[in-house]
Amino acid sequence: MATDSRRRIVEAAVRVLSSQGYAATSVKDIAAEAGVAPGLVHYYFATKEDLIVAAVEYACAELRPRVEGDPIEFARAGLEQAKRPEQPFWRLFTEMLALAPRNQAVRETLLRSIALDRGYMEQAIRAVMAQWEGWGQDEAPAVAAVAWAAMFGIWVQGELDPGFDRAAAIDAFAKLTMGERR
Amino acid sequence: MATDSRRRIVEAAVRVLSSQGYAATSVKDIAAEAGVAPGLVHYYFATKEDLIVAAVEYACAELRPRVEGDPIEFARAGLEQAKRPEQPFWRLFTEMLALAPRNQAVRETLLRSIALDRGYMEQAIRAVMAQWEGWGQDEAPAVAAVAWAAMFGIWVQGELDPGFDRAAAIDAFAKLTMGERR
Amino acid sequence: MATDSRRRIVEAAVRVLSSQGYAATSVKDIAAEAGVAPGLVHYYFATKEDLIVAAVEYACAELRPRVEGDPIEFARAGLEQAKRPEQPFWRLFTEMLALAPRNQAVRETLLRSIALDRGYMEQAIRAVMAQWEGWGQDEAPAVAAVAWAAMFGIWVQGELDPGFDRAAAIDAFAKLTMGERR
Amino acid sequence: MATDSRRRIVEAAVRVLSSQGYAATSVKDIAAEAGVAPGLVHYYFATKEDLIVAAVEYACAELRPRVEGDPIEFARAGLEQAKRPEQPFWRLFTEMLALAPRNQAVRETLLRSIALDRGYMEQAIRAVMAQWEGWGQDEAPAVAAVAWAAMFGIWVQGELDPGFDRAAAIDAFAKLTMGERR
DNA sequence: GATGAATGAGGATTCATTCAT
DNA sequence: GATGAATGAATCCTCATTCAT
Repeated sequence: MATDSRRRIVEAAVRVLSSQGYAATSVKDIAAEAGVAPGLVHYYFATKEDLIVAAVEYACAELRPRVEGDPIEFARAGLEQAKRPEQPFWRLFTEMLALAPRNQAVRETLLRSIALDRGYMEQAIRAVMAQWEGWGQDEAPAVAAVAWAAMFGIWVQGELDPGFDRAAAIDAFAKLTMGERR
Repeated sequence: MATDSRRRIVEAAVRVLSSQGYAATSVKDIAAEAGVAPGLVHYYFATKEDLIVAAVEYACAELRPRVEGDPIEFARAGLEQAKRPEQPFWRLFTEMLALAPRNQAVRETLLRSIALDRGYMEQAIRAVMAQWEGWGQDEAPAVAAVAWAAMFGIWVQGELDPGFDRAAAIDAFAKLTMGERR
Repeated sequence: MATDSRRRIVEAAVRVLSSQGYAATSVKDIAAEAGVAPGLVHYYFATKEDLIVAAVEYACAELRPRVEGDPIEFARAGLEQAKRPEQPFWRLFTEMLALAPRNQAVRETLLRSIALDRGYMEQAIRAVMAQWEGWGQDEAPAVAAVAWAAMFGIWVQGELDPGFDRAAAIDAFAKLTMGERR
Repeated sequence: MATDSRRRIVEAAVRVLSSQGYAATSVKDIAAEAGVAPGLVHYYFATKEDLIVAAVEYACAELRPRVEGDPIEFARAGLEQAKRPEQPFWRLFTEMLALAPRNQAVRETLLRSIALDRGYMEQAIRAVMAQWEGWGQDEAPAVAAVAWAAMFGIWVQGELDPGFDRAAAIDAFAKLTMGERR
């Protein structure tokens, strides 16, 4: 299958990058994981960097938690999901974060993914915010940025420290933002 | 001369790693930046990994913003500082984050640094919390974790997106946590 | 082409190791002698040690003087051959002898080669021994070991000393063992 | 002590070379074994090769089994001694054998040592030979060369094969040469 | 005499990339 | 499309040697 091999390579890249990290991943590793010859990787991708970019794009399109429906309901579901340890998307995101400063395509892809997430969050925040005193809708984007920041930062702490209590941190964040306020 | 070279190598490593990233940094690069022969790096550090660990430890000891005095005052100062774009410590922290899953020493060093920061934050939070209804002091660690998460997550967004408004996000976070509440 | 390169590398290794010795032989030297790029050596052999082992095995299989036919006739032919100075197999054998204590594969390969040689010699010795008084067939292995020892030891002396008279030593050994005895 | 250090270095070189082999021995290793700084080695010996030569000379002068007295008695004692597994001199001799083709000083030192040994053996052989029919005293040097060859070759086989029966081989050799003959 | 920091050439090995099949 | 042999530059690391102290 023509494009089948291409996809297998990209998916293999996501898996290998997630588990070994960029610095320790060779094109040969990815080819082996995909079950193809090393040469075929360069048939589809001119350089290793191109492959990495494709992998990040794939991950942002396929692995990122997707949601629909009522914003607040979505927000609550997202918070619950964030308490779970297995987050393949965040795994790769962290690996790619170190690449972003020197690779525009990676940077922009990550950025688009963040923007999308913040957009979802913003909707939920606007709904909650309506009941807050002293807050205007124009502050919603900034609060969404804080929300995204908290989610990522909590994930990082949990990743570094097996003893970290993600659930407590997320609950505290939820209480800070969604709790009553006057 | 003796230990002077060693320190110059470590400091050079911090600089080069911060700007080029781990994957693109060679021992030779670091030696050149330090102004010593490549062989000398391995005189002081058995492996590249050992040097990286030393660099992370150095950065966590020397580069991390240090603070003292009144917790709340410190907190306000920290928030202001976080608005500025140049954060050498966060730079290296992000690079090392991708190494942490596969390097225990790096992971533990980063973790210690986070724990220290959260400790400072917790003091400020306890002070503020006293005036909050419906919150107990036992929730302070979780809120401190959220605060650290927000600071790091905001920095990341600013790093990826030159147009990101760090100040707005930080102000929003401050308002969320330090604003009045009843 | 495929396996052809592999063999050329092994043969080149035998040549270079024989003439330069292990300590002075680099992988690059072997690649140059084989007429291939340095990287290709590691395509076929994971480590330099693996290549050396392959070279020793090749030498033991291809370079060692092979013989067939009447044992006594073979023995006489072998003795004559040992008088000649050019002995590519012994050359490599001596080089590898220094490696054997620290490399099991080398050690076992050399050992197998010695065992084979002693086996041939033993046949000749059994035939001669039949006419000896006071000797039993069960002593044949020990005498074969002595014969192998003498052949190697004589070669070594000739190798160290250009003035050494190998022929005289070999004739003396032949007289000791194959001369009449009563 | 001035020359004390020098000797400690040479003795350390003999030990390290014997156990690690030439290729795996660095000047630093030897300095460490001798308990001196690496720089001091080059105060006494211009190059590593010079040190190796000194080590071989020392070993040939100090480690080689020395003997005196009645030739035949000496020969018997030598044969008995050769049955024992621990032969520090042969150990180093084998290591140096691989160096000899490319190092004249090593070659000549080894050669002198062999010549000395053969000289001892020759005396014993002449004594025994007097009772042999069909042998002339002028054949004594060749027989001594065979004797040396057998001793070394037997040692080599025992070194390569833990299961090798050195005693049986040496007894067989003794019977071949010192047994009755008419 | 003695130290050990410093040098830099050279070693084994890895790996992105190319290309004939 | 697909293979995998082949390339060669670059990497980490070792080590004999030098030299200021």
